[in-house]
Amino acid sequence: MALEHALLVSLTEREGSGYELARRFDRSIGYFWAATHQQIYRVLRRMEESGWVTHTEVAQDGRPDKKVYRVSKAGRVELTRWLAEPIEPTTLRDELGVKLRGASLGDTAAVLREVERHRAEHATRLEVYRRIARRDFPKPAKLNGRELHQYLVLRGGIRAEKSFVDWCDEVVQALRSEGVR
Amino acid sequence: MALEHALLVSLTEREGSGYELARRFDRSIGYFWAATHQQIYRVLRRMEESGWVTHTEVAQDGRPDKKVYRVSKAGRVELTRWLAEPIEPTTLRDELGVKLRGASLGDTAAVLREVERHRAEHATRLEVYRRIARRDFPKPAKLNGRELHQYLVLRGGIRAEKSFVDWCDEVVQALRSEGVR
DNA sequence: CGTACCTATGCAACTGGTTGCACTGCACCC
DNA sequence: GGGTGCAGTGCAACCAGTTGCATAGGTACG
Repeated sequence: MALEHALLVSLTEREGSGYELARRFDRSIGYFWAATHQQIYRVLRRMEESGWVTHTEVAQDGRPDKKVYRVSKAGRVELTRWLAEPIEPTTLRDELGVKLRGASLGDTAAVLREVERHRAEHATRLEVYRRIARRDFPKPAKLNGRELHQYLVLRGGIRAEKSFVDWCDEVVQALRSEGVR
Repeated sequence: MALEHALLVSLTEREGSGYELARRFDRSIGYFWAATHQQIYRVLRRMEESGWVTHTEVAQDGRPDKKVYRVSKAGRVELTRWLAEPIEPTTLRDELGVKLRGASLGDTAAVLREVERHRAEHATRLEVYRRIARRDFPKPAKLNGRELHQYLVLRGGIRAEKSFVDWCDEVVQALRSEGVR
């Protein structure tokens, strides 16, 4: 149940509408927990039922009204509770590994192309993350508190993407030298 | 829909019962796609409805009967089809990042302990994977075909765990030097 | 002798997340 | 004038995966 808590974190930092949260998630927390707007709207409603957040309707001109959510006392209590609670370490989950594992049962060359495609995609993400790091945290050694934590989360994203790209390179090289084209 | 195909890969290599597949998944493909026995039983039934596998009931003495599944012609066709098809690159999904991101809103020291706990868990997995690599693939440079692909999948697991452990170390160090205990 | 764990399968209920679609209105580009 | 895209919320249906439980005989340990 991390989405609830990811939203609590995000809303504690700054109140916002479902739509805005969805946009924020594309960056930042989204490196570790992606979510669609549907999911976010639904969860926000559930959170309101639980009393963790409240909303106020805000009229805008030229745009549809929005519901701005804000964390309640109970929400802050819940967030601290969750933060202190242990969670299960995650296991990797990537279809590409399954494909590679079955490569010899089909068109190995097609799997190789797929690995290259994923490599490109992850390399792009890596570049995006690195650019954000340079732009938003030019002096990482001086950070502390919330900013430091944000930076470290970004570092996690960078490390994960880097490691995936390196793995793809290893795979491509190994398949190539086996004669796959 | 990778579980179906993971099972097809596994069953193509060797026929087996749901239970056996669950055991096999604990190693090997499980590094990239974990599954519980419930999930496997259910999916096997669905796959049989689709005509991808057939089963024969096998009586055993001293143990319950088992249903041994085997891939059909249609199953092999489906597997090759899927192998040639592109899939979406995955995004990271780890609650720990969410917690870290929210650390300053609760007990940062507790989050630090949690990171250390996850570090230990992932380090253990890393050791397990490395041991398997040494035992099953002592001469990786000489591999090709299915064995090479198996090895590369394992390498992916190793890289992912290594990168996670390193990240945890970075986080622990950073939090420590900010004074968190 | 009881407890606990292994092999083996399965149902039922639930939770979490995705996909497709609908509606409104403005801004921008060709 | 038409298409695209953004801002904003939402329903309904679906798919995937988890959790708890049940059953049943076997082995191993203290």
